[in-house]
Amino acid sequence: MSGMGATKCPECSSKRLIRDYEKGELLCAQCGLIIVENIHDSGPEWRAFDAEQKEKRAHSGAPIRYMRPNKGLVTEIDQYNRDIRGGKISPKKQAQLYRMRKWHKRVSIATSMERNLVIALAELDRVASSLGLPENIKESAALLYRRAVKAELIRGRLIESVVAAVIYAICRIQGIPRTLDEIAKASGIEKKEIGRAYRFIKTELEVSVPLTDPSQYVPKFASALRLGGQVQEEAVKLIKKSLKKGLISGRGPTGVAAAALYIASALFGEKRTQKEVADVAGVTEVTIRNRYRELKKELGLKINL
DNA sequence: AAGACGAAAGTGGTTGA
DNA sequence: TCAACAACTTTCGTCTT
Repeated sequence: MSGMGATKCPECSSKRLIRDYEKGELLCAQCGLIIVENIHDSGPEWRAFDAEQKEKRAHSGAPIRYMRPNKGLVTEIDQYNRDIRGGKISPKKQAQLYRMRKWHKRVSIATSMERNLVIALAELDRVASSLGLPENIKESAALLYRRAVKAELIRGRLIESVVAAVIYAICRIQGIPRTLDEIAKASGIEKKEIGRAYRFIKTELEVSVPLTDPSQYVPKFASALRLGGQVQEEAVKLIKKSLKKGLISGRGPTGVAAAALYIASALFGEKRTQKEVADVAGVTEVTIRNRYRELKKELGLKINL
């Protein structure tokens, strides 16, 4: 992924690239992808500028000159009803100008939405594939993303973080959970950022996401540890039981799944160490021990490791 | 020597005034 | 906006196998 000196679009491979010196951008004439050129530091980072994105967090240091708010409209048809020399314009002309402005605005909003979608859907596809997610997940995620765009929730946010957030939400809804860590790794966006976008979308679009059942992680972890079906079943049973006892709430689902697997593996003589389990589950041994202790006490397990 | 255990202090996010 | 809080991590000393 290179920004500088690109000769073709990384997305659609078109060689028709347009340079916009004023903004310091290089963009693809084919799909509208913007390959950021010449922007301060931090290597492989794409970013879409469109007319909407006025306020952007200062990434580092001094304010950036590249983004001039609303360039197209303001510079071409300004708000003062004067001609070039500063003379007044007739009311008739004024009305015409007003309509022009109105349409200009509508059109540029429409196109910026399209561009946004093109970029976002490509990104969605990339991330979803690298996470090995099925087609229907992509579809649902794309749908949710469209809703987010329509509701104008993308403002001031990286497209990529919204895409990641949408994927995260859909995975949970569909019961194919991916941890924030996994998605962060696949998308190259920080966990924190994704979480923020996720929460925002969730409340703004009133999407209800069920809390993750730890047993959904069991098959994944188990296969990473090469544990058999018996062990998995036992682990799921343990989780079900502790769910009933209400001692899962507030606990991280991965930690619970890990502890259940740890116990189950020992039960069936296929013992894995705490460290092994901890590594595949993405938690620490301490967490496993804590969950393990809770399960053991509350379920009255008498088995020693 | 490796694994398990648990105490204590630190971290980042949520919540409620 | 700030402080309290819970879950989890890091680190470390000790015990067990």
